[in-house]
Amino acid sequence: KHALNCHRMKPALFSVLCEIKEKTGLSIRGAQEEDPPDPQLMRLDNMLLAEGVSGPEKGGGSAAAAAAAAASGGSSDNSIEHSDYRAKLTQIRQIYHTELEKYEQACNEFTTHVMNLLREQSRTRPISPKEIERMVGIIHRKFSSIQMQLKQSTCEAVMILRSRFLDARRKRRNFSKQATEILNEYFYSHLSNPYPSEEAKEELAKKCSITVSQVSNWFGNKRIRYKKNIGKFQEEANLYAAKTAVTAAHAVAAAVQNNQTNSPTTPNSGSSGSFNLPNSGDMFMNMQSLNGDSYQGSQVGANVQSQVDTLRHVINQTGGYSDGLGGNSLYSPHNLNANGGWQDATTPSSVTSPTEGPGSVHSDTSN
DNA sequence: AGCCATGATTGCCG
DNA sequence: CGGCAATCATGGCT
Repeated sequence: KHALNCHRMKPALFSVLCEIKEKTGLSIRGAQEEDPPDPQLMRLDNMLLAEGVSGPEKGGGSAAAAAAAAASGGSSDNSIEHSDYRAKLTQIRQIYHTELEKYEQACNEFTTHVMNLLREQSRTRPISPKEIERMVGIIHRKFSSIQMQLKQSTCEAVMILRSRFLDARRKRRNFSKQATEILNEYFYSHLSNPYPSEEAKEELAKKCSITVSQVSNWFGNKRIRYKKNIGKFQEEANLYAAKTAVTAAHAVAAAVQNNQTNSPTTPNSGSSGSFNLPNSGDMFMNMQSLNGDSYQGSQVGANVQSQVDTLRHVINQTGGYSDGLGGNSLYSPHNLNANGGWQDATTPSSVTSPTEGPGSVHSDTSN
């Protein structure tokens, strides 16, 4: 009877949902419950607010959002994905707002319509104000439940959007060869203590053009996987040790030349440049102690220790065998006790060699 | 298609 | 909160 098409199903939003559904394969038209209690509505409201759907409109439209994203970032595909996400989000938000407005308007219209109707009828039959109030209450409840459906659908849409665009697992890209090179270089040259500080992480992130948390992830994965299967990484370890050995050797040469005066002016080119060689004198001290088969636990360690690691590799490689690739088990994972982690190099615990024993070449460089 | 490498997430712990 | 261990999900190779 009423000329209001309030039951028409928000076509635009529905199309968006369908599009997302097609792409994700997720079912979105799940729950259509009625009369959910108030707390649920509050939850939805909070969610929409948190997602920026029902908050103050920041961007004019999808085009504006995309333009803003392009202008702000401009670098890497990440921002492109992000802008895509934001465009979709603003699209959802616009639909949500227009629909919400439409519902409110419809609700008001319908209410006045009913009121007029009742008033007209009140001329022919007596109508108590209580009855009118009751009718208005019913109407408002009905419309609020519809609003709630809208909010719910929007919530689902946003959630699906998030899971699609922001779940990075779905869009995993391997790091560039260069980036893994840098990371591996750091890892294997700090093998005794592969826990980069926050600054080091930032530095690495900058060099690799990835985020700090990605660096953290990488080191977390690398540590656990290295520890899990050391044999698999030996070749890689030797490789990167040899690579960084050049810089280490240069450093040693510099240290030898001016063994007292500092300012080594690290002659390495580019990568691995910033975090090493605080002072060359301590390195020699540690080398001596290394030959004496006992580490000294001072905190001079971490950085200098890495150089020692590198030198060990070099020594093993140059002195041990001729064939570069064929040999294995030349590298003994020092500072890595059998069941635990890296243990901070302070404890002079005996070196364990888990992979088929005898690899532990306690190389002495007393030449 | 199957397999492994790899980046990211989750849950737990100190 | 950061690290570890397990796990997920994709990339890339065969």
